[in-house]
Amino acid sequence: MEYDFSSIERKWRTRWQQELTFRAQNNSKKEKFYVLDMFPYPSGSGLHVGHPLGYIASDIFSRYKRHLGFNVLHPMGYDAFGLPAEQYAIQTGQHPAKTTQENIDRYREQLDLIGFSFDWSRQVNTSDPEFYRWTQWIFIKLFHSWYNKAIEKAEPIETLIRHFETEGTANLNAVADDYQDFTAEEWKAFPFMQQREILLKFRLAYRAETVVNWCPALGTVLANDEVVNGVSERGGHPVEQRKMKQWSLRITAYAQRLLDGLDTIDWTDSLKEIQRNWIGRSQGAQIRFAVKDHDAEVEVFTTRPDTIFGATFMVLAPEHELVSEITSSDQKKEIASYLEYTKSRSERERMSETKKVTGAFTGAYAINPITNTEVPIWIADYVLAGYGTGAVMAVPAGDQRDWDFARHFNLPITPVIEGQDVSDGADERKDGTMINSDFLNGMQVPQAIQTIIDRIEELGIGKRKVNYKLRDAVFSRQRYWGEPFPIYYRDDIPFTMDEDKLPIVLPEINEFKPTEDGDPPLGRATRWNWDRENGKVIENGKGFPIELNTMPGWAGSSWYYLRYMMEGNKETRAKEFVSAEAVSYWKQVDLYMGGAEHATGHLLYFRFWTKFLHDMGYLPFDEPANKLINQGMIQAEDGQKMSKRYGNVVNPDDVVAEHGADALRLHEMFLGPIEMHKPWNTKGIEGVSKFLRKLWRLYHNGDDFAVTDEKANKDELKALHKCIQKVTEDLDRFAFNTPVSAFMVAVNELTDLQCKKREILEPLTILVSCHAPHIAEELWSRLGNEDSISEVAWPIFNEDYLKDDSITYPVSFNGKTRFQIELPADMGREEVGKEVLAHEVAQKWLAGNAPKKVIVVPGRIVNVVI
RNA sequence: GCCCGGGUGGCGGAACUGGUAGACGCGCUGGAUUCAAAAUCCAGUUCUGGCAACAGAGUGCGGGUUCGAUUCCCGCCCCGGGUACCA
Repeated sequence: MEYDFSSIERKWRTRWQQELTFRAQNNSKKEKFYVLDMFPYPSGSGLHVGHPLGYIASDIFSRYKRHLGFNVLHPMGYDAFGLPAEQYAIQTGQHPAKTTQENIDRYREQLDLIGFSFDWSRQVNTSDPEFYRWTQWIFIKLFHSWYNKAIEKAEPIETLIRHFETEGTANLNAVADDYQDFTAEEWKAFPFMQQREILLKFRLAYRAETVVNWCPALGTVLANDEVVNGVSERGGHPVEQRKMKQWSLRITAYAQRLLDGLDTIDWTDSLKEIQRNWIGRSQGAQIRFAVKDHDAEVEVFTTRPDTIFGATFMVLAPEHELVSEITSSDQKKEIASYLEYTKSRSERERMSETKKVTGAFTGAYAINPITNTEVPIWIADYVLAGYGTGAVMAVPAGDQRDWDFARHFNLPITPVIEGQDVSDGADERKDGTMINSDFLNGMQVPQAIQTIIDRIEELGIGKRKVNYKLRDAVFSRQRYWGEPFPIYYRDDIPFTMDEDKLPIVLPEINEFKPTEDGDPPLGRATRWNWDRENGKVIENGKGFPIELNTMPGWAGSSWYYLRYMMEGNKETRAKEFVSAEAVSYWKQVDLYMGGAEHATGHLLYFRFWTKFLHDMGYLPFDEPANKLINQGMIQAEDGQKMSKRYGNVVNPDDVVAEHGADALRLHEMFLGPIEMHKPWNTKGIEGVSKFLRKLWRLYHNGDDFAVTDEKANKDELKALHKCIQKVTEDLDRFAFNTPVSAFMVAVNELTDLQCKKREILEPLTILVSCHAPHIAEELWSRLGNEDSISEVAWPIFNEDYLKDDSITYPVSFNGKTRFQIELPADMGREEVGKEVLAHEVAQKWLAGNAPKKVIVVPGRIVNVVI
């Protein structure tokens, strides 16, 4: 009988499903191992061959770990809320829930065909009320928390209220919006609503007027990571900066911990680097400059306070609050027209025209607090309102942008470091000896920085300061297909709904567009079922108004990995988002597989929520995933991105139908290293198909299964153990491509040896079973085993089988002649440096020409030099 | 611009911490089997010269360290990714 992959695969697919072969147990004595894939967004186009790449690798690893005796959690689910389903709904009127469910069913069919060992009993769906009630619950926790910088930890808001009640804002070290100081007495005297308003400045989930990315085409705001090059990531629509009242999460509170945590986890350097850059820590000083003839101060942030003697002018962002206050009457007109100009420039224009030097003089002067000299204050849009203090001390000698500005407006340029050449550009050197800098003269830059900061702090005109590029994450979307906020308003002050009223179920509406009044789609809902238990209904508009925004796509994915840990029936699962027992058993994800495109989005929020839940005492760890592998993209054969739009999509179903799932799995792994981008090619799949047929034939003679119980000989054992060693070592270092080569070598050698011995073929089957599980299960059962191969112990490697009696080593003599010297087999790595032995051996062969120096290097070669 | 990766046959790619470069697969060439084809099997396949044995060169380019470098160091070129007035 020939190898009939389609019936074999169908048989085992069904068997695994019926017997729940891959169900993980929470109460297990075994050591745990958690392998997670980034769950897919179920799009209408289904899976193409690129999607399963990571799933195949993680599945291989899960199966490998099961063989090693681990209790493996390997779940899958759907990131089901999101824009495309809603855009589709707007066009067709089809409810997103309906299309989403259809897509999920299609995904499941496709995934099942590839033979993954997922524990489907734990499936999550972020758009399922049973799931998002907990997303809402976590939001409530964020709302009722603040960040205590003194202990670097989030705390319940009650501790902040207690602080206010006892000492007001004195001795408070919190991450918060700007606030006015007050005493305990004042706090107690504030009306209730005012207290609530103040607390909002501290909450980790807060609503505030902020500059946000507004996308008119999508009709919603977007987070920074959802905007790429000034256009929306989804759809590529233009985005503008707008001041709007929006929900945000105070991720900036965690900036330092998100940075530090990177050193504790095993992610790729490039991904860590992306996150580091995104967080963008910079260390320097904040310095206040008095404004001449005004009761005002301009505060600047600089990483180079040592260059303060070269600060020949100041620049404020056009949006800076002092601009109108300090502008002199004769400059009013010029400033007004410049403000007009900057407003007219779109974000895109501003970003693409960074070379263009523009600005205007306010007519005001600042007093340099160190030199007491007067410097003019300008405004320009190269200074950003959102970073630092929105103002800079311009040092044209050491900063190219300042230099360009100085040249353009004819402002003085003073070098402050010896040898600084400013004739045709700034000299941005970070070391050297200070000049033109009074008491700093003669110092080296690092020393000057310390000295000047000390002086600034002494004088009380500023302080050491660390800034981050990271911004708080805008959390509301003017959209329908997302989690509703568990929020209602009293006098425009947000209040959370009771936890036991969750979930706040997404109400039915019949059109998915914004309302005529410009409210988000949820404004169309006339009835909100927000009290499930008692079936109470409050009407929108009556009672208290409810938040009409929904949460962004990344809300559910920020914690979904915890939900997989929950076991049990509906009632158990309805009790808590994840049980303490489950979390203390499964802990972090041990291997997380997914695309690097989530570096500044999901992977940051995912870490942020984990740290928050850790602070709240729900999790015994504060990083979600220990090891992360970014699988590369599979492109079309021309190297283009595989997409429905380009019509170059290869459907895995077709590949499975033609070559089988095992061949698809082997081929995807064999294309190259998992992290690399690589084009799909159909040619190579013949190679792995051929391998599978050879493997099958190894166990058969014609139609008959023909495995014997004969004792294996040396050569056969060697072929097997070479394979065990290679595959085990490779899998241990997360290499999924090279084991395929090892299988091929082994099968070729065993075919040459005509080996049909159980002693060899049983372990070989286990080795192959991670990559090609269907054929392995079939051969395993033909070998007379009743249970699934999936948890059979991994073969043990024995080095003895690889040893030869003697090995022949080449020797290069005098760099010219080559000699073959036969060395004893036990002369391996441990012989390093033992020149005498090698000398003797060499001498024996080089009779008479005794070498001066012989060096034996691990395992292999003897070089002889005369 | 800055920060990370990476450059190996006709192609995808091996080579663990410096130790016989090109494993394995694809493709190609020749052969066996076949009436023929498919499938299968065998041999060859880095380049140059040679019928061959063999010799020389060879891991983007130029230097260096080393008995020995794809691997380590310095300079340059090219490709991919991230980021972009972040003071």
